[in-house]
Amino acid sequence: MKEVVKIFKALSDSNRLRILKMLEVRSLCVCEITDILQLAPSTVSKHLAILREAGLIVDNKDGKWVNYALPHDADPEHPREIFSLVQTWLASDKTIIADMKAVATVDRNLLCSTQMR
Amino acid sequence: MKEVVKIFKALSDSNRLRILKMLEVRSLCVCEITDILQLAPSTVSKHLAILREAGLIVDNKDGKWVNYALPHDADPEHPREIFSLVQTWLASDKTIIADMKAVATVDRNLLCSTQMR
DNA sequence: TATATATTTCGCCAATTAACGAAATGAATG
DNA sequence: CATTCATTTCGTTAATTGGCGAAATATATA
Repeated sequence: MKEVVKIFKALSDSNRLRILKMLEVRSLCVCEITDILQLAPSTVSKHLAILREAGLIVDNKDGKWVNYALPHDADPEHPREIFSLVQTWLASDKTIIADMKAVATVDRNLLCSTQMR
Repeated sequence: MKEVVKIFKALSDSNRLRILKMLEVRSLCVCEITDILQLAPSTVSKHLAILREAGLIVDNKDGKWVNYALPHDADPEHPREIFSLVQTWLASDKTIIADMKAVATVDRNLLCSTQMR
């Protein structure tokens, strides 16, 4: 039961739902998510940890970035079933639609660095 | 999104999950749930209010009792889809199995009254 | 009508949580 | 190897939550 509670707790925050929906579009690094949600990086990192510990997302290191993504089809048991619900339930939400559009245009190379390259 | 968050929040407490599973067996009054969960009546009442406000249960007055039940198939949009998940996810949980067994034997007429009849 | 009973509301307390900024960590680059 | 930059961890604060008991409400029964 504890694991199920953990999953529902992870899902019961609007910022974390927004993150899950953004990851439907593509995997994202912390700074890209931070830019879209307009939260402190430490706050976003904590949200991502909660989602990861619930098994709802996975992380891969890519140089100095950490990419977060939805787990592959084979990986988790429970999360897969919840995703189809979340997908349809939030499909018409205005914030979600705007987020998913933002994901398409956000660029970590322009965002995260304050310096030119 | 607020409604979805409310549903997940309602589901993210083990006592509320236990209540939902007990209601799979049959509808129950507050004092029966109170007896099985071993919580104060006011606490149980609050949990039931949270589940009701999320659309996950319905209540019917029956004399001095209030019967709580899972909504009929036609009623809610989101909850119906979540129920099938919750049903399978918690089917093998020890506490849940014990609860559902307790529901079968609990009797409001013996429970709620301190007086003989 | 008065009393008993089932439930809800209210006020309180302890524990949890979401947010932040500051400091620590880890990986690339000059 | 020092610096830069992305991310995480830590400590703090304000808000929320789960629990209780006491009081209020509503319904049946004496």
